[in-house]
Amino acid sequence: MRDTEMARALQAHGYKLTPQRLAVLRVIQDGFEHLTPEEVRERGCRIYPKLGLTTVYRTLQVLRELGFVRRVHLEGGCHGYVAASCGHRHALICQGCNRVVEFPGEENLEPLIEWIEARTGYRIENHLLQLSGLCPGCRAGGRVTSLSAER
Amino acid sequence: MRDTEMARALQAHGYKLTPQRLAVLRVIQDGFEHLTPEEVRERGCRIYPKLGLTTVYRTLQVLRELGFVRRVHLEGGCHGYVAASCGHRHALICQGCNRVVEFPGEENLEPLIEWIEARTGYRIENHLLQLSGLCPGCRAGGRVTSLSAER
DNA sequence: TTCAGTGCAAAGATTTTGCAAATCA
DNA sequence: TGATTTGCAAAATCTTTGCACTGAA
Repeated sequence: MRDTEMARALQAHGYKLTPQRLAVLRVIQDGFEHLTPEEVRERGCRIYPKLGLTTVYRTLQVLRELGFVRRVHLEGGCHGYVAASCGHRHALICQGCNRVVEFPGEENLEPLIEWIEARTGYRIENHLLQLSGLCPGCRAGGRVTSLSAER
Repeated sequence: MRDTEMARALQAHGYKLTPQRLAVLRVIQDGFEHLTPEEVRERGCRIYPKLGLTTVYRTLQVLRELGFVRRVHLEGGCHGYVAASCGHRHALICQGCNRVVEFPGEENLEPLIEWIEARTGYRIENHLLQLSGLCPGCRAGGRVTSLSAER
């Protein structure tokens, strides 16, 4: 989804289009890797220099509610944010460059969930699945293309 | 695994057996649900009243390294700790009573991981899988047996 | 014009660290 | 005895909130 589409959707949901929001939108759209709120602010400041961290948090919250942004759990206890593609659910994270791709989850997880429901008697309503490893580029070159190291 | 076994294992790894550690061990062993460090401290204080939160964090860290304790991601950003059974990997959490049971993951996840590796070119090295829903007891009675609400 | 949005500063929440005193082995 | 362990206080993170000012519509 292009950022203009996301901007239009923001407006459609009654949110105002501010340069701050457009900056965050642009950063999320351009970045292929997960970013902390602080990293979003740093990049966003290249577009709108006075962008504040509070606004970044609030904008990411809105984008997450609208389904445009996914949040991933990072080891350090903080969260990484990355653009979310529609219809897909789970994140596959490269440990080398932090690149995130998504894969459809329900179809793959359904048998496992049914198997577990049958054996435990639990009714499963939510799941958190996150895979990590090395993307093709990082497997080949061992290079780290991210501007920031894993936190 | 009984807590005396865990205590013996602690000693075998060169850790001293202090009343604080035994209290944490006991709390983790007795609790069927995930507990925050603060909750572990509260319960541990019934056994050893002067137990400090710092010690709880440090003990949980040790127990986690030894594989006796699993950490689960809670919504609020904090972590819950629960006894880990050997050979099992993933947590199934009841949203009603916080009860955690584990299920073996590799066998179930292997096909999914291979499928994704083949289609993405990623080499998958780690995964985080956490399921949540309602346990049989909470499905039936809608009752909450935990002493603490979800955070 | 008006109300949502912003940013600063401060507070909150969680977790870690420094260090002197206590204590297990 | 001697190295670990503990607990307090303080610091370090990460995130949210209060509030007066700003600016999009």
